[in-house]
Amino acid sequence: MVVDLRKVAAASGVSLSTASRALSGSGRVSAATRERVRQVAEDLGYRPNALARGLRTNHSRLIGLVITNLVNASLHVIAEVVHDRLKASGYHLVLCITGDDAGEERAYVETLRDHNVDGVLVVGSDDEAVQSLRETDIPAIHLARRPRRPAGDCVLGADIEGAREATRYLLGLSHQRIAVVAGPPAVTSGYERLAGHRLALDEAGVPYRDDLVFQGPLEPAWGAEAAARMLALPEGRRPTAVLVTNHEAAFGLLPALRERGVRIPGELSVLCYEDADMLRWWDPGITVMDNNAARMGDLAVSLLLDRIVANPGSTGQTPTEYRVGAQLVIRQSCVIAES
Amino acid sequence: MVVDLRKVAAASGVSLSTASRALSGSGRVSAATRERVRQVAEDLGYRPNALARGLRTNHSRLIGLVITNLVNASLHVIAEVVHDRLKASGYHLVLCITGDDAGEERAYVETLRDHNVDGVLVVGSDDEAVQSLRETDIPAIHLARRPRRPAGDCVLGADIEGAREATRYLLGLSHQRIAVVAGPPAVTSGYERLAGHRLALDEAGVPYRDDLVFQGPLEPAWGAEAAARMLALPEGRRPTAVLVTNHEAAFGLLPALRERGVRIPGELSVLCYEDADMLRWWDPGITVMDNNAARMGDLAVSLLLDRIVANPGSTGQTPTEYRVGAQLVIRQSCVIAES
DNA sequence: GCGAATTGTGAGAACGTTTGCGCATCTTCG
DNA sequence: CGAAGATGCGCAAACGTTCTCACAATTCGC
Repeated sequence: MVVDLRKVAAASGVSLSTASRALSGSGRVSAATRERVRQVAEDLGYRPNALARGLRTNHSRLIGLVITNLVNASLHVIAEVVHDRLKASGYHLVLCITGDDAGEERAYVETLRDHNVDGVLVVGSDDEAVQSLRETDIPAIHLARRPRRPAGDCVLGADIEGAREATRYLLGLSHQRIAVVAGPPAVTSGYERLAGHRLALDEAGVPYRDDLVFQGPLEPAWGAEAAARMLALPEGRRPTAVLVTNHEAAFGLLPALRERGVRIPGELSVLCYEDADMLRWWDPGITVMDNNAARMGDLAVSLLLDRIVANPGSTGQTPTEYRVGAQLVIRQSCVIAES
Repeated sequence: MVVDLRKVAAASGVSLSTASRALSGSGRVSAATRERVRQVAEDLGYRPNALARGLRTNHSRLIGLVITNLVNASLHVIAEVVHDRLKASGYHLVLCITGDDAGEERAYVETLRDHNVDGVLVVGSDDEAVQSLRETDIPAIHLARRPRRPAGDCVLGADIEGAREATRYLLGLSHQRIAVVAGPPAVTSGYERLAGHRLALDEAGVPYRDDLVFQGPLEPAWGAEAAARMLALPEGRRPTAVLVTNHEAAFGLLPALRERGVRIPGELSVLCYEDADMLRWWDPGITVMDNNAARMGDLAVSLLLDRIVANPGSTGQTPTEYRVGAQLVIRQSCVIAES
């Protein structure tokens, strides 16, 4: 037995419209009736129908989160932070996992539109998908990845600066031959982290060597492969340190190194971009450049909510780009190179 | 510029209702008009408004997932599986993270009702929360945890049987003193895993010793604490194996053991209930009793969808309880006890 | 104490669908 | 060939809100 506004109105001896005004708080109602209606509504356990309200007002208090997956450590942190922040503002989260499939991403964005979501957060890269958002004036924020043609502000990691600082740290420990396990150049964060690394090398006047850069898909398997390859280098050209540009690759690299009996940090210093539970608990604890995923999620929600409440017609402006700084967390996996 | 059904109807020179019927497929429309309307709808990029449809038909094609958190490894696996299965059936997921707070849980269930979700999956334990679901005939399935008074079928792990088998395995390796890091008795899975352990001991005629049972909150901190306490036992009463009843506790226990220089499995065999990335990559690889979280999520979705399409008035029957079997995954952390 | 401004309330239209009902038109068969 | 059934279509009501408008009742200014 579901009680609607009409019943509340009837029970408080008032018209439908006054009942609505009394509860919504907007519009002119006498204090007395307002209180009475409120009381009746509570007694009857009235709950406004979100669909009807959404249909009328054109906003659903739902926010779509389009995300590639949930298993990746940074991503479920982001999902949880986003959820919590939205909840605090009275919004709810519709979760859309795309598996990095552009088709899925597009389909999801359409469905979210169908459901009249008030805004969308996108962790993904497909360009076409977000295009339809621009058209409909649904505010969108890009998170962690930047499409070539964004539909809204982008919240990204300060990847260049972070990788630069990471490499500086290793250089400061007298490492000269630093390997890099890097992502494919297509993904901006992968490209930028490598660029930052190179920048630091250039500053220090240390030569950039192609044979120390292992560029491939950032998955455990590739991390393991990279480990094998760098150990196969001849004695004098083998790296004394390695910068792994994401934690998935590290998940493969570290066990591979251990299997081969490589001592960390004695024989090889390891620094990983992005933190993860496993890196903290590894033996030895892995020094990381934390990309602050939680802060990125937080900022993205703030921007989205601003856009929603503030100016509905604000799309079309060139979106601004925010960079959340990374942070070096020193553990035990990096040590001064033996000269 | 959003195009609604009226525009489609006008453009195809047909009334609103025929347009609706043509697209929905139900009702009598001539093949010719149907095709024409379909074509026009596609050309115009018509997308039905989910809110309006939901308001009319009373179903939203949204499913609520009420879950305690996402950080726990089993849980984000469940979330992802559930999402994928629902997507395949044309449903979308509204994610509600409760942080194990009964109040939040209740609030969420109410909000989901407001949004006319077609069903709810609950990973949580609050009894009152789900009560309101019974009243409204919204199908609900409980997942991983069983409340005292469930609102629908429960999909649980076969915890007694799993723990029994795990302990049997350790007994088979000639361990006589097996420690258990167990959860609080209030949570059924915690209680049952301990019970299964005890069952196996009884079968084998091995005495159950209170001082080997470390019951507390299943968090890393408690795992570490348990490690400290079991090592503090006098020589002859120290365990030769330990059964950790969830992976969170293991995250604390394992580093604590390593810090103290305990060799695994030489000095202590370790078996953990529930699998996790970190346990696979630990050195040595930790033997686990995998609770098959993914299969639980899968089953729960199947049951929920059945309930939705089949019989709307089927609540009120005593809910049935499904048990998904656990599976022993042998790695390197358990070895025959020295006698 | 009278017109003007202010305040409280209700009637009713919208939001975009789905669907029951009735009316034509077309087939079918004795 | 006429009645009965099938078929294709449109009208209009409903789903549960919000919100504009109009009207009555009250207060205010001079």
